[in-house]
Amino acid sequence: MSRYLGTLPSMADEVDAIAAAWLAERPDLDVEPLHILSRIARLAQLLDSRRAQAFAEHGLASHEFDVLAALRRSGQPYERTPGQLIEATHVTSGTMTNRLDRLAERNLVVRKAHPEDGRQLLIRLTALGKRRVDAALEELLASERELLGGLSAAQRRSLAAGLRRLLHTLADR
Amino acid sequence: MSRYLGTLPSMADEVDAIAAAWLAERPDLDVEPLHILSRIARLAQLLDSRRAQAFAEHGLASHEFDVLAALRRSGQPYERTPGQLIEATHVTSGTMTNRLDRLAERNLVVRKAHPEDGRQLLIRLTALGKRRVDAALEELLASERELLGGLSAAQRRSLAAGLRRLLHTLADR
DNA sequence: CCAAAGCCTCTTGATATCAAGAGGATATAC
DNA sequence: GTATATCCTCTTGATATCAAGAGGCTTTGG
Repeated sequence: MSRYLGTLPSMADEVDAIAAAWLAERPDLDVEPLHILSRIARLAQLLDSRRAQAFAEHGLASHEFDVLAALRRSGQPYERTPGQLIEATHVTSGTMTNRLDRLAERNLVVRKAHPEDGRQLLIRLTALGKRRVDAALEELLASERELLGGLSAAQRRSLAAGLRRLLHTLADR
Repeated sequence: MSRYLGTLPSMADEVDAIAAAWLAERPDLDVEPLHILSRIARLAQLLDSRRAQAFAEHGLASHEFDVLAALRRSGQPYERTPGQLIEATHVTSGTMTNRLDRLAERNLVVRKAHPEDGRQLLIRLTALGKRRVDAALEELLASERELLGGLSAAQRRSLAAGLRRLLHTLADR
């Protein structure tokens, strides 16, 4: 495990402990992948709860933010079909129907008929929804920027580049 | 966004598209954190389904693997209390009770009385559970090693180091 | 004009999860 | 010794999610 800690002293974390335990029990296996991929999984868990906290201050759950954000960043007139939202958020149709029901109840989105295709709907972000999602995004970015403060600009760029390459590999199946 | 793509041509991914869309709609905000943290979130989603697939070949769900793996890497005699498993897997007591019920039904673990503290139980990995978790781990590592093949050894080390630093910051609240 | 195919929304049934708290056992303090 | 606090397991009720499929609408092609 020591080669993963770098040449300068660097704190061991939870994943180092797990990798060390596996090494003791299964010295025949190379657990190097865990150093990257288990760390990503664990980081995502912690990030999720941090995001939930930031969004909660603006009355949104993370999964609600995801839908509102997809509408918001699509630009004027802030309308998308459920199918487009499904694609943007990677959930199933049943999940999206449920999310849209709740958001519509709270007047954060409205459903309207699609002018060109009667099979589709258009989901429009309301003015209230726009205010909420804008405020939530600002809160999120402030919280996350603080979290990244421990890394230099070069480290952040290098990290983003490595993750992009990984995402590219993984998203291409 | 171009500064995040590096000096050499590098494929843009889903997160680049999201960041570019936010930049167009909210040019007043600095969305740099998304390049690292949203990428981690998205990678974790994709990794989850990849892990689920690897484990499914050995009859395990990811959340079941987590419990069995904690027992397995604790070493002989492969026993932990439910509280220790809760700490290792970061779930609530209700979730752990439920998981242990299912694992015990399938003879992957057994519950026994704690010899020193009547309030506690000991959860022991069965021989069947050990075989399953060992095979699942090997499958996981093979799948993940393949995924990391696109990165050089230096890139992998740098990525692990950046993630470690981030995890350390985040885990310390 | 009708039939078939395709696309979209919504329902159903099952599962995992959490928050909150009940209940029982042990340890601690006086 | 007794009362209190603490720890641990399990239950309860609510929510989000998915897989599978039903049902409706439009388009396409004879």
